[in-house]
Amino acid sequence: MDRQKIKEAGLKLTPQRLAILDYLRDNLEHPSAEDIYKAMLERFPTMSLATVYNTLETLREKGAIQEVTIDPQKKRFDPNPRPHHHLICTRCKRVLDIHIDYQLHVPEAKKNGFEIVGNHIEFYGICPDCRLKMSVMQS
Amino acid sequence: MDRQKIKEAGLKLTPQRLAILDYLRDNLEHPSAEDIYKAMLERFPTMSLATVYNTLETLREKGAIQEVTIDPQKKRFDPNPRPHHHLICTRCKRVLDIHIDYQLHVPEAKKNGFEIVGNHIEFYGICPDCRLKMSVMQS
DNA sequence: TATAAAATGATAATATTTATCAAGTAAGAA
DNA sequence: TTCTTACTTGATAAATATTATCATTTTATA
Repeated sequence: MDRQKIKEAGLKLTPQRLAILDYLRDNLEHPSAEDIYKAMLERFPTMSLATVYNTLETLREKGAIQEVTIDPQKKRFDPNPRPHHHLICTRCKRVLDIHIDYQLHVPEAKKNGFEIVGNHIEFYGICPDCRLKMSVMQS
Repeated sequence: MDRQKIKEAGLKLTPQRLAILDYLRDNLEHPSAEDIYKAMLERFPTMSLATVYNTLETLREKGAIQEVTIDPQKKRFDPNPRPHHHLICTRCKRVLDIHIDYQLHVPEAKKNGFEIVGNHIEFYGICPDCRLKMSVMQS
């Protein structure tokens, strides 16, 4: 399936691209380039960080993955290119997908002349792990 | 009003803080630290970039302004600390505020154990200026 | 004023991302 | 299968953004 994604995007099939897509597939962590690079090094000791960045940018450009602007420190990547929303732990920065179709109507008067083509909702909260840690610290 | 904001935050009143708050007030551009720094230099040639970062971080920490994670390249700052949404031009990265109170209910089953405390909606679109430029280019 | 705590400014250090380019590789042509 | 070319990789330099350090200066208060 990864092979197809790459071919469909009109890109050459390389082991690096396959490895990155394989790592991203079913990955719910929304990893950063650095995260991906580290994971790659384990099974692919020669891969360059530049290749990770190149690959991610190329895949994003072709619509095969999505870049999520959620972490002020760094870009993070989402293997799911379809529009969806995110649930973010404000403490540990964990990001989970939320698939709900909200109908968000913006009155013409508030559009400021924009032609609106999409939206993205960030829900902020504290994840179960952090809730636990916080309650432990208090006691 | 800026003086009060600073005092309320328990901070010392400095010309630098006043100048930054003054610049941010009524600023709808959601400027970056660099933007603010450049603007400061004009009326305040000795101000350091470090001071801009320090001030912004301090003000954010105290809840006087908001950091918006919208631009993958850099942090941007919003003088309005109250929750609201944003309208982003995907072409020129211009950001406008949208004040609409949406009731976004997340079913318990989709919360993944998170305790949700807030949300932020990004609306994507093309601003009037860019629409114009694009139509000119086509013709 | 004098003093202590806090803030500024200069600059170094770090982190993240992009650019450059020689060498290697994939994919289609012959 | 081999050749050829365009694309890709990997190494590294460069650029950009942010944070840290710390001596000096300034603010707020006594």
